[in-house]
Amino acid sequence: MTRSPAPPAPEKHIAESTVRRLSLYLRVLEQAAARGQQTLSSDALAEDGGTTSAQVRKDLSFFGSFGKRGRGYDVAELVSQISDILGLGREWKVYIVGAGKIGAALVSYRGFSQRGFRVLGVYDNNPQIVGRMIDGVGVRSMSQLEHDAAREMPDIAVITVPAEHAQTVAELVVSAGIRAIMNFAPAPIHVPSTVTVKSVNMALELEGLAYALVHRDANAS
Amino acid sequence: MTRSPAPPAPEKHIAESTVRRLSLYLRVLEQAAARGQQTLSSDALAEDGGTTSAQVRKDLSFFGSFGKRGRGYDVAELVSQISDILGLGREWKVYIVGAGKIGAALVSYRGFSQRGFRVLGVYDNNPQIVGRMIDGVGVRSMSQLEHDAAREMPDIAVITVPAEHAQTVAELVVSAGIRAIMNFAPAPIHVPSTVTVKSVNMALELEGLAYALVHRDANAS
DNA sequence: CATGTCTTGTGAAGAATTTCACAAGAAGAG
DNA sequence: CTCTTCTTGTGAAATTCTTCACAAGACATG
Repeated sequence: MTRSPAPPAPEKHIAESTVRRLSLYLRVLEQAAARGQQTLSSDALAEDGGTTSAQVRKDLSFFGSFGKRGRGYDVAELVSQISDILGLGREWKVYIVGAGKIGAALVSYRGFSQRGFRVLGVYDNNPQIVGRMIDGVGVRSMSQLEHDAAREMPDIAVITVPAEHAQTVAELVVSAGIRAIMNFAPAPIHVPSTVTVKSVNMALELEGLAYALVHRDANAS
Repeated sequence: MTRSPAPPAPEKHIAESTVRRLSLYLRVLEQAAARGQQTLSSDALAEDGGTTSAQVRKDLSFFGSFGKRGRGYDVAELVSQISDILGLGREWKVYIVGAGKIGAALVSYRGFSQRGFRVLGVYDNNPQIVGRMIDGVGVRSMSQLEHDAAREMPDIAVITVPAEHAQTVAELVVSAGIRAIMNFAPAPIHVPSTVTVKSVNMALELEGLAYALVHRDANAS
């Protein structure tokens, strides 16, 4: 296979929902590849991704035209294209801030390493646990974070501290030069607009389920 | 305070994004209440919720009219109204399926119990850990799930098993009569449309960050 | 009681996203 | 080479979601 010229950059703004779906398609494609499938149609991709074939084609069309009419998409090639689009061709350095139960669980989360996200360090304020190892990764003192970051240049910080410390920690992380934050604390954080934040709020998701249960208006998924 | 007649039921379909924001407003309101604030304007609510005042008013207007012109919203009353809307007036019984690191971390997650989500049991296949206690909750054998569910009538299952078992577990949980699933496994699950599923896919969120870093087009949050 | 300030609730406008529907390309069969 | 079958890529239409903008209500003050 010739190395593709990799044109994954539209200057148009792409909806977050589209990016999410691309991640999903990537998973479906990898599963298909594991089953030995050579090629996949937008219909098949939609089926497993929980959307429609038109949506699949539209999503991909923002970035180029990757299929063959009458045949569908070449699985291996589309995997490579979507990986490029999502920026998964390289290793991303991650700090996890907060060595509580969730922070510790995330250190070992296979999904991260599988995708090239490497956890360099876990930070915590509690002197009792600083210095310990969690699944091969050392727990470092929060006071070291800025200093370490200057050397290691991490790309992403995962914040897993209690809600009341989330904002302080976010500011620390931003002033350490980190430009992307994944926030697990159940509190919104405010950062300069040059920093990208994604929040994962588990209580909020559960509340969404409670709402659906109370107002059961047949939603599928 | 007179017990409100609780009219939190529009027959119109409400967007998921609206429900999410209601959860957020609830948090902001609780913080305001903790600070002793009596009343809050849609502007103040929007500020902390990361949205606009028009959006706040529109969101609330789907369910009724809770504010006072010129004054804003009564904090205590709006907390109670939104809680009703979201179905948080009662206790929700939760099973966690999969006693790995993430499952175990979720058992102790304060955000759940704070909102009336009570974890009745944690299920796992591994006989080595069945019978142990995790933060006061017993680990039970997966083979017991259907039987236990018939008695305990849980409302929600949180699936925290590896991706390759997610579908099987989802089917088990559905046939046990559970109608709402929160899926932490990094794999889509297919269930009948009478069952509501929310997926939290951490790798996918990280990929969204990677995309933002690669295509840095100043997004705030 | 009249006046001024503030903030809601909401139609209407605007923007964004999804779905439709079909022309056009690709491959195999005859 | 022609015909049939299949499936993409994409403008246009439809739908959904957000923002605008303003009339109307509520309170305080004099």
